[in-house]
Amino acid sequence: MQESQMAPAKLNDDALSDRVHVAVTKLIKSQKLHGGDIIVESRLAEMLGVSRTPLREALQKLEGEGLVVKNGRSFVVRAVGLAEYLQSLKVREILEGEAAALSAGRAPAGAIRTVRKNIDELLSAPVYLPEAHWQSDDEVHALVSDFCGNPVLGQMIRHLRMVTRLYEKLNLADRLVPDATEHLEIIDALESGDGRLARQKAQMHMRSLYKASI
Amino acid sequence: MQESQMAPAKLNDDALSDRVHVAVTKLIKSQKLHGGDIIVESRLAEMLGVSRTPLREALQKLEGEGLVVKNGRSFVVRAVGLAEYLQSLKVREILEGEAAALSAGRAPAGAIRTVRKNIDELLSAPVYLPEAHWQSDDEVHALVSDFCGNPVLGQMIRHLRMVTRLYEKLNLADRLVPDATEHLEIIDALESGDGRLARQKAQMHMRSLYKASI
DNA sequence: CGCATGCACTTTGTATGCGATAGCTCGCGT
DNA sequence: ACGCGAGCTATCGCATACAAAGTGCATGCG
Repeated sequence: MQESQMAPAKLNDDALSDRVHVAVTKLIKSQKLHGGDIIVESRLAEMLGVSRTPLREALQKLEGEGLVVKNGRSFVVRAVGLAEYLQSLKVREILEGEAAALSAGRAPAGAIRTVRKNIDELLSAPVYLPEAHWQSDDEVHALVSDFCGNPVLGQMIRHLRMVTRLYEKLNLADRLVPDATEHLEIIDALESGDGRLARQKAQMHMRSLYKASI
Repeated sequence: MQESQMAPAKLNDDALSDRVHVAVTKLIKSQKLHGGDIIVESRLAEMLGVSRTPLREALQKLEGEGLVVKNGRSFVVRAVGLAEYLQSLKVREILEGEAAALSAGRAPAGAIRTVRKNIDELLSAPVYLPEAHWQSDDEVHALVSDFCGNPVLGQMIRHLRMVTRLYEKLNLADRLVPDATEHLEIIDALESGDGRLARQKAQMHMRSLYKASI
């Protein structure tokens, strides 16, 4: 019966279309495809080893999610400019502030400890690793959005974070120390259970990102 | 050959797939397809007079937009329950409050007058017209979300409103007078340019909806 | 009489083929 | 030399065809 590797879970599960969807998502987030690139279906389909049909379906879904847009009759990778980036940060300031206030005292201690440890490791790493930076960022903000008790709010935040990640001109390396510092303040506040403080720290973090990009 | 009505602009323009997308969107919003319904592709495709391919593409896009979800291997119309409805209202309270504050004094006087006139007509109509109620609602909230100067914020609000509209158990008729009253208060505040007041009125409106559904 | 097994039908997933069209190149005319 | 049009090619939109998978029913056996 041996299903071969069950390990990567849904690697062959069912859904060629879905696999393509996650693959293209990764291509975009990792900027192998970057904003404004026009997507030629046949080329990308062949590159991924599938026919155009599942690729097209994945692209339609991505269009719904806002990762690609249709320009004329071809898909192009969504380009996020400075204006939209800043607007998203402003909304995140509001939403993540609220979510942080709600999450204060609710996020599990174990999760907080793990996240803090990862920040420490990131800071003491000998070389800068963008991947680790992103992951740590994800963890911190997930702490805020996943435990706020309002899944809809969490969903909004995740979507906005996706948009901000699409902004390519951000110089990530410069943000290592500020991010880590501000992240630590946020999770300290979460741990303390002080909602007001958590909101303030989360908002400060967003404003810091804002100022860093003007 | 007769392409019939060209009037509604892009009725035949290009894009069978897109037409199907808007058609299905309407079917869902008008609850001809209601939450939880499982969609059989061949049936719906035939009903719309197209083959399964453009229908599937439309459905994938709708999945990305969150109007349908995949349950197992078939699409089902997204069902919004009370919990999610209330969560959405909570987020809307935050977001529309902010947007109203930003829009105060910025929304064009002409637009405001039109909206107010439509509310008056709605109130004095001899019979209750759900369609007109929805449209007026759209107009008021568009006033808030379209002129807040932050398109990202506006987009979030539109999406949340879509979610709340998917909640089917709401008894719309009972809301006619409260909605109209609160809407008038909101646009009065917008017109006056008092951001603080506008925020307050928008938030009160959301809390009113919230309480009406507990 | 109940349960298991297999068959047929329904429905989805993917590939492929064909017609249409947009964008491009090249040549012609001014 | 520059603009414009005609033809060509690359690419898209859609339909159809086929394969796989799930489901329910019927039939036969214990």
